[in-house]
Amino acid sequence: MIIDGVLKEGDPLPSVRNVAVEYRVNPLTVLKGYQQLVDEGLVESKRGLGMFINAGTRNLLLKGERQRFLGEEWPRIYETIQRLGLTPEELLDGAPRRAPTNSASSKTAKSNAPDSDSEKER
Amino acid sequence: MIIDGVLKEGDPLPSVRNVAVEYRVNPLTVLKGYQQLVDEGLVESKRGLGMFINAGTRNLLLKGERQRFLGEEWPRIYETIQRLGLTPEELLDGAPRRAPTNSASSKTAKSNAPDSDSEKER
DNA sequence: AGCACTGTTATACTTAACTATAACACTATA
DNA sequence: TATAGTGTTATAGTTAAGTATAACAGTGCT
Repeated sequence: MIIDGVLKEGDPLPSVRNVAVEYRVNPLTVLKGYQQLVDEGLVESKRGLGMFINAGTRNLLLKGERQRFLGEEWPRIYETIQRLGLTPEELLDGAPRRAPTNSASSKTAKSNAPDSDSEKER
Repeated sequence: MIIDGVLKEGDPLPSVRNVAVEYRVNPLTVLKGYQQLVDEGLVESKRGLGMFINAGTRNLLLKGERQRFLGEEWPRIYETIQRLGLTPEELLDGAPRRAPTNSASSKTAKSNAPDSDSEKER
């Protein structure tokens, strides 16, 4: 949600108890997850108020996740694709479409540019 | 290994105890995994002899894994790729190379066509 | 002051997966 | 027949993750 810009920096994360209810999960479990974000310095916890997304978090997440994905996940995925002999066509078929044919997709927009700063440094 | 043709149909799987030692894992754990293959009808167990790969197993595996991958894994992976804004170039960079430039790759061959029957039905 | 939200801590319990050990059952082969 | 390989079963222990309950601690608003 942070990467997608649904949650912006400075915003509070959905409360521990709310998430617990929504996903039918123990509040402790949610807390533990949130604490990891605190430990990574991505989020700040304010007792009585909520947990707030730090400035710069989106870019850190983006960079970190990109690195993790390309370094750890993708190699195995690529290997699997080869092993199964899957073609680009097959892969692009079963993929969720963003826009039908499109040329300039902007209509559900407005503040549809959750970039503010950076986006090109990596 | 079955899909890759390292193990051919009719061959025995590496013995439960051997695998357990090689991967530093409890024999029971290996057995349980092997039993799943038996339950799926891919492998036959012969007490005192070993567990043998049934005929047709490679194709069943190929079909099954293709379906599972395209139906369950790939959609999430594709979504992640979009979310992270990864480009085809970035993806193809971190990927293991099969052959340098190649045009017709056959040299480490001989019985390098573990196809026998089918390969095109899906 | 009281209430309704936040995060946090403590204690004990449940569960699934895996481990450790040992024995049993079967087959081929020297 | 002995031996060294196979798969299989039984029993008990370990571990990590999640659960259940309850209470504690802080903030803002009426």
